[in-house]
Amino acid sequence: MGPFNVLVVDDEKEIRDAIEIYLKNEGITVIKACDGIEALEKLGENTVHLIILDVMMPRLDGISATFKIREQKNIPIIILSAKSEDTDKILGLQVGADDYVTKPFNPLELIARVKSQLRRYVTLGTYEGKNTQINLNGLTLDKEAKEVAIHGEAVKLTPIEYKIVELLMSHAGRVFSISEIYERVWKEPCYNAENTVAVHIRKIREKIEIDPKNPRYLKVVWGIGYKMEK
Amino acid sequence: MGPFNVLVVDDEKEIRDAIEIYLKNEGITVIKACDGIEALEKLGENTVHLIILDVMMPRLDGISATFKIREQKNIPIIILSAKSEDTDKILGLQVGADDYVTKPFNPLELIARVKSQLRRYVTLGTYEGKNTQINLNGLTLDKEAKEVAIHGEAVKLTPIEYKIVELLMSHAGRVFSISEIYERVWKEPCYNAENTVAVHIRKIREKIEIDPKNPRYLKVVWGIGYKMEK
DNA sequence: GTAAATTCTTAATAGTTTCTTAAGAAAAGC
DNA sequence: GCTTTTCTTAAGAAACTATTAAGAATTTAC
Repeated sequence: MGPFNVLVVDDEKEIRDAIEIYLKNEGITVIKACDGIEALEKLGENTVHLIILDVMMPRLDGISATFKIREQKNIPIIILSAKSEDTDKILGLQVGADDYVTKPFNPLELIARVKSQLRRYVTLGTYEGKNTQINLNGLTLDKEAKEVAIHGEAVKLTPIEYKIVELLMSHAGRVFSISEIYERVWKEPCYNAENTVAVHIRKIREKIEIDPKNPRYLKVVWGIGYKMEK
Repeated sequence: MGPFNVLVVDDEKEIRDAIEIYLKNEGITVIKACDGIEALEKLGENTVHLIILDVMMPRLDGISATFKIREQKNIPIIILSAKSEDTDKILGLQVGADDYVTKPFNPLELIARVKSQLRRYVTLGTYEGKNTQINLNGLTLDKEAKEVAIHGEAVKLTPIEYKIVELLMSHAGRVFSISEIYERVWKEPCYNAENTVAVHIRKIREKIEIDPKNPRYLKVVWGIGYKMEK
């Protein structure tokens, strides 16, 4: 497995250090943070491939942090918690964590889970942040700069418009139903919001298409949804 | 989340059935197997998106089965085990499992973990191991793009037409009765709707066959139903 | 606090699909 | 060869889906 950076977030120094020792032993680079706020900062500064996150922390707890991280990135998150009640596990996983380990934990088990998540990550070949740019027949997207351009000319998109375009361009060719687009962009269930999406599609077409009535990029798949042409 | 098929492998009928009830409640289709050998068979026959695998089973145990599955496919595997010792967990994860739940388990926690794995699976947009494309003598189907093409030339199908073609092409060679086609596409009992299906078959032939009167792909099996030629 | 920009709602229109009906053709059984 | 059953085909009505515009409500920026 390649060189990986793991962000370890826990308010207890002993735990951070213990985990670091085991991870280093596996050739994994460790970045450390004391709470959720610091974790988000470190995330912005570094390339991180996996996060180990304690639930009980001052300032910003693990569950809330998971939620915030998921809004931006899709890297594996393993939640650490002293509580072993089922409800916590479910909450953690529902909020978007990929795995859950209860304290006290066997370090070897934690390492095994980390490696399992990283293996999956590598196999699927999607190092988040790596393919940060996409180009589809002259329509380009830069995920870091959050910029879209058509034949080099920047297109000014609103935040929602950008998110829709990023979703569709990141999975070019795949069809997304209107409710799926809504759920993935707004992050809430789609209830009677179909037309809302339609209006945004219209606006996007107006900006990225030469002839919005005969779209070349953002196509409709009748009765199913929309897709970005490969 | 889209329609998923989960393979549940356990030698105890009560456990298989219990898991089935909860998964069905989430709209997930369940395929069941009693041991590792049967699991491998079912895997060959069906499109499976996730496997729940018991460790202690006759013939072929869960750990060995995981190893064999990983040689072929990269779909998520959740291991179920009565033993909760750390060594087993580590062994399971190292061998390639994605998660591990110990018996007795809270069904809701298991479901949450299943959904978590499936979400990840979908988010990454790479149904690894899932045959997202099919090619039958020049007739091709792309499940992600919801596109059908004949010798590379795209065919414009309506949603229902597409679903029928996907059903038949996904099980090429197998004959489907008209009522089975109706039930699997419309997802409701077939009551006096036989002719409806026939009309759609006609339309499909018009679009995918060179000579609709002498169909090469979509053949009738007299008195039984229709099939897609292998 | 105001102005600007963004987002959402409503509703009318245009366009497509789906279903129903019904009649003709092909296959199977006797 | 005749009858019955099953399959094919056509055409129009009904139902549904997508597009579009305009304005109201909300959020954001200064």
